[in-house]
Parts: sequence; structure tokens; C-alpha cells
Amino acid sequence: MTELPEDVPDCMVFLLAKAYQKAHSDFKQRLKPYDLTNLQHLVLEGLWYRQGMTAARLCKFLILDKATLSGVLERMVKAGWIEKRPSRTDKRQMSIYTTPKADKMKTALINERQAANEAILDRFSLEERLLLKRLLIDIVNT
Amino acid sequence: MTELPEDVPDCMVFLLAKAYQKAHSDFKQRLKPYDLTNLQHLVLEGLWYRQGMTAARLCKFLILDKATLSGVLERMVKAGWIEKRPSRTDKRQMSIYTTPKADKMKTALINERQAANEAILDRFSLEERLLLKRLLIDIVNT
DNA sequence: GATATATAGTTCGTATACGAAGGAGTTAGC
DNA sequence: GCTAACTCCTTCGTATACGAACTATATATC
Repeated sequence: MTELPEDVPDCMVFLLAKAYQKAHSDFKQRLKPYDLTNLQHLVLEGLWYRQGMTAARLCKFLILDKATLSGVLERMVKAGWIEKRPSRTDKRQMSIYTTPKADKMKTALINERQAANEAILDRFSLEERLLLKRLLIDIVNT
Repeated sequence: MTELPEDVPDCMVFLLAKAYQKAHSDFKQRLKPYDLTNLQHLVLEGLWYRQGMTAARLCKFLILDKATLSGVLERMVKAGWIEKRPSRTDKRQMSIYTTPKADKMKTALINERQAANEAILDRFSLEERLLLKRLLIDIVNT
């Protein structure tokens, strides 16, 4: 990726976009060998955190649109990463579970995420890491 | 947008994605009345910074893929925001200029960006703002 | 218990994003 | 001055993103 010019635009929308773009692109490379996209990886981690979530619950958990998730889940079912089981109590909802194929990769995939995380935070002190995390959470929650 | 759960995942890729998502979504609302997308706004600001850049130069400046920019520019030409003039010295390149329609909105649009920026940084101290900016630039440039 | 309202998930339309391949034009190296 | 390598831009394919409209089902209210 190209470097920022010396006079970086004083615009948080731009800076956040480019910082995300960088982190996303790095992680994407790491996931390539697994034939998983970043978002698909995120879905797996969500399900490992709480197996059997409905699509709606997963949307809230991962903070993304149901329209986006719908397509992602469909591709993940087709690729054999997850399974959708219709609920019997509420015929509208689908409970989602990881498959054995996904579970077999669990340790490796979580390691990749941690490595990507570490690569980003690498050169920051503990104080900087904590502050960065706090500020970002603040931005999301406001 | 939904709030983060108490035990926020300790994952910078996710946090950066969601912070960007939030900032992007807010700015998008501000731009709605102008019938401009965030990226289109960014292109205009780039051209106001340096009028007549080629598409390739604009790609480097805004740190985005030429394939992405190609479509954006096409839509912006169609909407009358910009103009593409083929270079005479090098027939491969196109110089890009804002139109009077865009220039008329320049002050208002830059104000919107500054307001969006201020809305994000609102609750942070000067030290926090500077540190956040520095850390994000660091992430992009590494 | 019939109707109004709300929710779960899909589908459609449009706009990013970006890798890869292609066409036209330019430059380098000999 | 010719060819190889490079550059500029477009096009294609796939995957996000998300607003809006739609179907099917549940719930609430009287």
C-alpha cells in the first residue's frame, strides 16, 4: 500500500478508512491459504464464542447488516464451514453452527488472528495499545 | 449502530473495521443531501488539493485501487461533478478536474467534513486526538 | 380469535474494494 | 529503430456493505 503523504489530511474518516484498509489487507493475505475471507473468519469466531446463534443475533454481535450477513452465510454453507438449522419453536429463525471442517481449523485460525493483531500493535507500547483500543471503542459506541 | 458487547473482542482488525464503519456511516448521512458518496467527496477534496491529477496519481494520493477509482470517476462524470480531459503528451492518461457545479459546493462540503471530523473527536482531549492520529498514521505507514 | 404490528430472513439495487487480465501507448536497452 | 518491459486505464469476477421492499411467521391488543 502507498504511504501517506507528509501532510496527511486532517480527517478522521480518511485515517480510519486507511488504517482499516491496511489491517484488512494484511489479514486477508493470512487467510488466503484457508480460502476464507475476513468476514467469514469473523463469523466463525462469533460462532465459536456462542454456538447456535441465529442470524439476527449474529448481526448484532458482529455489528453488521442482515442483508450483508445473508449472502456471507450462504457462501459459507456452500463451502462447508457452517450449517443452518431451522428453529422448531420459531419457524422464522435459523440457528447457525460451525461444521467439523471449521472446528478442525479453529486453533490455526485463532492463531492467525492473534498474529495479525500482534503485527498491528507490534511497535506500540502497552500504554499506547490500551489507549488506542479505548479510543476506538469510544468511537464505535458513541 | 449496535453497541459493542462488554467483552469487546481483543482484535484490532475488528475494532478498526467497526470504528471506520461508524465514521463512514455518520459522514454518509451528512453527504446524503448532496447526492455524493464518501468516496466521491474524497475525490473532490483530492482535486481541490491538486487540480488536474491523472487517475493514477489520484489513486496514489487517496490510497485506493485503480479498478475502484475507474468506476467512481465514471459515475462522477455522469453526475457532473468532474471532467476528464485526455492528455496530449501521453495518450494513456486522463487529467481530472472538478466542474463549476462541484466548486460551487466546495465550502459547504469542506465544512461537512470538518463537522464530521469534529463529531468523532468531540469527546477526546487534545493529547488523545494527537495520539490517536499518530497511531493511525503509524498503522497505515508500516 | 381476528387484526395490527413487529421480527427473521431473503432479494434487489447501487456503490465500494481489489485481484487479474487485457488493450493501447510509452520507454528502455541493445 | 526494434523489441521487451512497463505504465495507464478499463473490464470482469467475486465479496462486502447497506437501504428498501418483500414473504413468512409471531406477538400484542382489543
